[in-house]
Amino acid sequence: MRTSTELTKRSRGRPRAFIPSQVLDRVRTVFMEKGFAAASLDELAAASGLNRPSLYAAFGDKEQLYIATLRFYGARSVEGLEAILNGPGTIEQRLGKVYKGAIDLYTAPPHRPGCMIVGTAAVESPSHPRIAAVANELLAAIEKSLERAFAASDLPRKPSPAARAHMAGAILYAIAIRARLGAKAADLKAFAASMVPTICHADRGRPARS
Amino acid sequence: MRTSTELTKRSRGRPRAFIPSQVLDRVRTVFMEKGFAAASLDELAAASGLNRPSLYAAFGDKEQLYIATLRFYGARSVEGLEAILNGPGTIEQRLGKVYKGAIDLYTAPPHRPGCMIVGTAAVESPSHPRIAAVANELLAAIEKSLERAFAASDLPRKPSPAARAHMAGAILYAIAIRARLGAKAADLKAFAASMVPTICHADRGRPARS
DNA sequence: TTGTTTTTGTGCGATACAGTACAGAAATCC
DNA sequence: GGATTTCTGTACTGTATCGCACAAAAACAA
Repeated sequence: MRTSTELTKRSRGRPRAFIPSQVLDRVRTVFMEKGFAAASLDELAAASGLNRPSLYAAFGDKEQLYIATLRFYGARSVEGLEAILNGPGTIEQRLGKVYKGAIDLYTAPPHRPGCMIVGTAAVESPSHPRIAAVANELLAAIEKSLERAFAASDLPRKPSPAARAHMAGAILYAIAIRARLGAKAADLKAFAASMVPTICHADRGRPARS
Repeated sequence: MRTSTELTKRSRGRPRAFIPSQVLDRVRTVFMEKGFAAASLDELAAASGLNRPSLYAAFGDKEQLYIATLRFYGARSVEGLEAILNGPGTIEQRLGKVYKGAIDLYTAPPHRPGCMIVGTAAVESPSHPRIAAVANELLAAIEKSLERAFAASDLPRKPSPAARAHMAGAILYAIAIRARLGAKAADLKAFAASMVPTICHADRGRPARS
């Protein structure tokens, strides 16, 4: 269960026949399609290529496996988010890129999975407080990233960076829900594009430079 | 399975010992706490007060029972929404009431269930297209109600009523998600209150009368 | 009262599922 | 090379779950 980060020196016994991050990535597709409760360990094992006892030995029970997957997914998402937000362009352009990228992921065939946090973790929240805690951490990290980007921009301080981040996050979550329910990518992109100036207002007219 | 709407004349055999709408209401609490997949028929039967064969006879299998419950929930929600939107007050005040009412429901103890559509139906969407279809119908009905209210208001036509409705809906869904993940009612209300003027902008200053 | 219809509730069967034991395999350490 | 450690994969156990069969009960019809 120790998080074997790539550079473990080769630790005593028989080596693993799998790469943990790859397993989490494959398992993620099952969790995102079916959700936590409906995903069976047989499906998870089949998708990951290894069998149940190896899964248990490596990650623990289903909840722990789900949490590891969620953390992995969340870390990659925050990474991608920050890569865009720290990149070039006005704040409007970067926020637009964030939404475009998210929508492409959320509406990816074949399952249009939406966001793992909003689409599958939220439902377990009342029954699985540990899942809820991780989901909250991740949403907080997402909004922190957004907040930092707004704070570093030259937008007026009137709606605070935190308030803008809340709003931008809310729009992101709503998009994730609608994607999972089957909304067309083009519609979501049009909606997102219409929301970017509102979030960054520069109220009525053309956006200000950032 | 015929939707015995209150005024069935007394139809031949042994009468039912339950009121279908009451059963749906009790079953709803279980579905909203656990979600569709994790709710077992034993729990559903126990909560409803009747036993499994009676549930099957009355509503069909678990998916059909869930869909009946979702429709019932959705109809009541849209009803409540329209009652507020058709009531007195400016459009800002009415929208504020909508959010306040929704947040009270979403954060109700003991489970902080959020919205049944966003919080439990969405996750089943890839695996259960019939559930997804109903969920989409209901979200469309909600946004239609909002759109009508915006169209009937004296807000500028510049962001179209449909665009405002999409935005208002998105905020509502985001609130539902955050409620299910444990956000405090007060925080959600503050967020909602901050969003109302944005949705209705009358942009910067005081709201216009409606 | 006798027959008919519908609901109730106990109980059953078959399956699926989560989690584990155990023997064999593949590597390192000495 | 032998001992040790760790992983793999088959097989297993107990439980939970869904969905239904069937007899008893409660109403109406004649």
